Amino acid sequence: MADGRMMAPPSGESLLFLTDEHLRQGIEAMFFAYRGFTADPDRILADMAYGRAHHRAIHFINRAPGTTVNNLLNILGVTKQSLNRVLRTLIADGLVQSRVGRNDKRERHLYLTDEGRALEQKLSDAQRARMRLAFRTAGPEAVAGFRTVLEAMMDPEMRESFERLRESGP
Amino acid sequence: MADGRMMAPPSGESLLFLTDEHLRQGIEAMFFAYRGFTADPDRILADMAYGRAHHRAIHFINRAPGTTVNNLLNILGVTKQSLNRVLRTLIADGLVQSRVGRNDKRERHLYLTDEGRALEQKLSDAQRARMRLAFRTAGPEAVAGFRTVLEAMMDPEMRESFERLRESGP
DNA sequence: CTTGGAATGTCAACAACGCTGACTTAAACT
DNA sequence: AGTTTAAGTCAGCGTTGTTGACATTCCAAG
Repeated sequence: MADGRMMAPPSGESLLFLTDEHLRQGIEAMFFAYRGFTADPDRILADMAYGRAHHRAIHFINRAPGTTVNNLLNILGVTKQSLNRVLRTLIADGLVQSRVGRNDKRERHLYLTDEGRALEQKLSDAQRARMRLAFRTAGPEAVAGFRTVLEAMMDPEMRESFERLRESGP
Repeated sequence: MADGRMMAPPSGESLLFLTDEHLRQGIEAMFFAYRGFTADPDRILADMAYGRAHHRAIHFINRAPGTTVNNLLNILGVTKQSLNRVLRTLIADGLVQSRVGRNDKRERHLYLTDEGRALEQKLSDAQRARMRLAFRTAGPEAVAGFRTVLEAMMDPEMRESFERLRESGP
């Protein structure tokens, strides 16, 4: 089988973590772990009329209150039509509030309502619980490595978004 | 904001990697990294009539040739109707071969054809290239931590599937 | 040998959530 | 005044997930 073929000999220090076999295991680990990552919020959302896209919108509006639609578009990496469909239902259901910009009245600034914040809490509590258990099980050094590899895996623009959110954070 | 609140005081050794803020960063890192993880195969598949579901089926059939439909169902975690739609097109297009089981003739054993293997190569080459760069950038210790955290994040059944694939591997 | 259940496949209908393309409105910039 | 930008909308389409109902095939237990 193609995956079993040998790599070039490791030069100097061990590069065994770069064999096709290790890479394949990394790929499959990503696949299975992401399923777990989304499982808990998905279960909560299944009962409501919402899906993963609503979760993502709510998460990032909570993360950066007052963000514009355009900004959210860039973070989420979807088309405005796709995002708009989600935002429309969230605004209609009273979870998100859209305010016209003060300086630039073309812009809409997005905020969670109390109800929206409540759902965000519920969803992220569930997701954090799993992440917390995984982090606790794995230990600090593993967590640092986890973060390092994930950052290296991002597209450059996504890495910028990620770091912009980090900086504006705590 | 709720995410900024304090945790219980770290007891003894540092548990700072378990603050809500760290957990949130882990969650966002997962989100952005998974986008990168799927970006390259998605680009290749967009030109064809296939999507991510086809990629997953092809990947795991290549990984475990002769696997039954039921086994694949458990690994992928979708309904048989959903998988069947994907398999039907792959079989019709000559990428996958379905053989009736010898012992149990109800079962269908799945294999990639030469053409199927060619596509699998193309897709996993692209995905491995990104993983390889990320692994090389991050270094061996980070990769070990990455794997540890991802495994801890999986649902138990998924972890079993993951490890079963590991064992049958090299 | 018949029957119950398991594995598989298929049809229909539906929902979530991506996409493109075309178009409007309003505001801002030049 | 004319162009560009931000946002919203409508229509339509594709992939991928879901349920529910039903047929077929075949193993295995009574």
